[in-house]
Order: sequence, then structure tokens, then C-alpha cells
Amino acid sequence: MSVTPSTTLDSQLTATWGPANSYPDVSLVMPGYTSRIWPHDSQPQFWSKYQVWEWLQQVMDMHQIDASSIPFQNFDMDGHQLCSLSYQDFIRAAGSVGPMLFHSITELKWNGQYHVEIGPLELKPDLDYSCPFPDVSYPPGEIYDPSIHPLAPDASPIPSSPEIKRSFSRPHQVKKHNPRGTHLWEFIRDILLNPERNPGLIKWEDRTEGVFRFLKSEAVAQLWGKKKNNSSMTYEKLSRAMRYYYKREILERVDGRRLVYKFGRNARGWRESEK
DNA sequence: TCTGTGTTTCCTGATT
DNA sequence: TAATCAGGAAACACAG
Repeated sequence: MSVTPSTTLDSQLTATWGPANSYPDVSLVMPGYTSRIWPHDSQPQFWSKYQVWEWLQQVMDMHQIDASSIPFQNFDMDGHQLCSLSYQDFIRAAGSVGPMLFHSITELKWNGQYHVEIGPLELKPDLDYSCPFPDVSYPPGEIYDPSIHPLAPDASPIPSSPEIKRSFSRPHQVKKHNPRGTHLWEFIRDILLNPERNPGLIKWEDRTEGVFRFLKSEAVAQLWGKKKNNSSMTYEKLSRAMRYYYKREILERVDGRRLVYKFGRNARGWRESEK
């Protein structure tokens, strides 16, 4: 997508992250926003792959779980395929987060099928689906491979076995420290990982090396500020936060190139093999 | 209340 | 000259 210079940020967002893609507002597709309302007439069966990813992103963000905790490539499917997954398929594909995702999609399916307005993504607030492990990242060798463990299309109804019920109701004890929801680097990563929805804000310079460049630095800063409810955010401030990532090796310096950053060894989920 | 984390804000100086 | 980069310092919000 090309964006003309006269195009405002809002209109860019509207055009790329908004109604054209069946969402009423950017806040609905950008993780962390408060108004997480999926359209009632949006049946997950008819979702595209990107809508599936957005749903994943939202559910993870809603529960403040690092989106890199699950291998997105395991959900490289459209809504129809997603809806055909069983409870066990979700566990295989997303590990400990699987039950939460299954619950969410089941609810959405029911909402879509029967138009029961019980609230979008209405997950029980007293349930803690936080990842039970300090950092459930998936090393390349451990990434779930659908070709090895094909996902059976035998959709299960609401879990009924005692074991499954337990996994729905038992709060996990270990919480991941992520007080502010999505981190800045994850926000950047997520823009990069949605090329169809990225309105020319950031682009990959070297996809395999994790090198990327800001095309509209101030627009990205505004978007970040909007997400954090901070209207005074600027690229100056955003870049300061980015530079703090050098020390933590989430980002690596790219010398001599303006607006260019590179994901470091501690950044997860940006590689094509671990999406 | 204290502490740690992850920014946010402001600043100075250097570089492009 | 403006934009950006680099990094120090302090403040802030939040969760545990």
C-alpha cells in the first residue's frame, strides 16, 4: 500500500488497520487498546489468516502474555481451519495458552452462530491464563510442526473431561512480568509482521537478519503514543526507549544508518521460522 | 511501603 | 540547519 504525503495518520490507519478490513477502529487491531470489541457479526469461520493472527494477538495482549510465547506459524490458517481445531489441537499448537485460545474461539463461534450478545472475548476475569513458565518461547527445534503432528479437524465441543475442566478453571501461579502489556519492541515487531496492514510505517531492510527501517518515524511514534494513551509521544522519545534495548540485546546497533534498527538475540517472534 | 521493570521525559553533544 | 543518534539522569506507572 502506498500512502500519499497528504494522507493523515488516522486516515492511513483507517485505510489499513480499520474498517476496510472489517474493523471499526485501529484500536481494535492494535494490541493493548481498551476497546477490544470484535464485531458481533464477525464470525471466526470467515476470518482471513491475518484476522486469525489479530485475534491471537488480541487474546494474548488481553491477558498480558508475551505474544512471542506462542509460535504464530502454528496458526498459519484461516478462520475456517481455526474453527475446526479441537481442544487438544490448541494445546498442541500453543501449549499452556491453548486452553485460553480454545475458550476464546469457542465463545466467538457461539456468538457468531447464535448472535448471543454476551460480550466479545468475554473471558472470565478471575481466570488467569498467564503462561505458567517464566518464558515459554519456542526454540526452533521445538516449534510445533503441523506436518509432523497434523492438526485433526475434529472440532471438540466445550471441554468436558475433568482434566480439561481443571485446565480451564485452575489459575496458573507463575505470572510473567509485563506490567504494561505489549512492549515497544513487540509493538514494532507486530507492525513488521503484518505487511498487509503496515501502512508504510516500517519496513524490513533485511528480513533474515532482522534489520528494519522506520519509514514514517513520527507516525510510528504517534501510533505508539496512541496505544499508550500518550499524545505527546515523539520519535525522539520512542527512539530513546529503543536505545535502551541495546543493553538488553533486544536490539542491536546498526552503525551509520539512520532510522535503522536490528533485532537482537533476546528479541523473539520476528523470525519467519518462529512467527 | 519498597523494589524492580519498562518506559517517558529532558537534556547535552555528536553526527549526518 | 534540521533531523537523528547516543546516552546520562531523573521521574513515572505499575505489579509483585
